[in-house]
Amino acid sequence: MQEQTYVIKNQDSFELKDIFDCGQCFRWNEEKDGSYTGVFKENVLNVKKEKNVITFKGIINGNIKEVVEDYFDLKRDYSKIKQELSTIDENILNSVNYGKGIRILNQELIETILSFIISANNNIPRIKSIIERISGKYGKQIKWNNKTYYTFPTLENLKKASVEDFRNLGAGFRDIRLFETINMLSEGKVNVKNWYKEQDTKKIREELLTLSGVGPKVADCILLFSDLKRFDVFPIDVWVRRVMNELYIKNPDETKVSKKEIESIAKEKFGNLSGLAQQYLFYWKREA
DNA sequence: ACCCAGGGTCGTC
DNA sequence: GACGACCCTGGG
Repeated sequence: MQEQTYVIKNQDSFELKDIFDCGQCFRWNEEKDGSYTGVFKENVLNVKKEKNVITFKGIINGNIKEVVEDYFDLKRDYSKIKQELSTIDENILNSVNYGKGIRILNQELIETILSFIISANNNIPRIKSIIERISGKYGKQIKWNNKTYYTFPTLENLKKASVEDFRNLGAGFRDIRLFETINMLSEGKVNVKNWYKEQDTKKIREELLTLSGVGPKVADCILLFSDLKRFDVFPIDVWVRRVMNELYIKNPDETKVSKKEIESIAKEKFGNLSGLAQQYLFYWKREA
């Protein structure tokens, strides 16, 4: 395949660091020149921003404009969303100002499911390296600029991996969870295609929870960060618990803050924009 | 050297 | 519903 280029100007809500370092994705890396290169689906893409000009360049399976618009969620009006969130209170206003360049990517569903199973009780550098090794062994090779990249493997190829293979790739105790979920997905124990037609987020969530290694937090991340794109979820992890306690609950013993309490505050304050609010708050608290 | 925490989930009580 | 265990890695 040949290299393609696509340039856009004056795109609102588009800062490379905010998008790629806000914790939603694991396969993007910063280059020496400040641009980022990543692999998604069967694409290798480099994104560079200079002043108000964004240049996308890479090996793309399809039309680069369409691929970029879809993946970066370019048709959504983030300015409007941020404006709406900013009126809620001072805290969310501050977090939105901090992460004003965030966009939530439309990531491939299977990759998102397996990536967030790996994320459980894990840190981001290690999550990235595990995914990289799995892709290197079972993904498809793409060469570009004398470098070799590997796509996230298809279910078909992942079925070749045993529990022990995942352990050897550094997945740790998540090995069996990956193995079982891959089997469940490829045997059609859950019908993934129906999820895109389903209006009720809760129904998809229930099915996600039947997968091995998918609990409430991972399910919400999948709903928010995959191309299912549900904003009416609120993934609660250590950082969100921390920031919600600090801003709203103010319990001296943070570990005693119940999930229900956090959920009800989120729903009441952020409603159907909860997922986005969570992401701004998470990024703000974790970085600052 | 030692301890701790990291985008939690699972099995057991 | 609460509680501990869980693989591994980087940082204090």
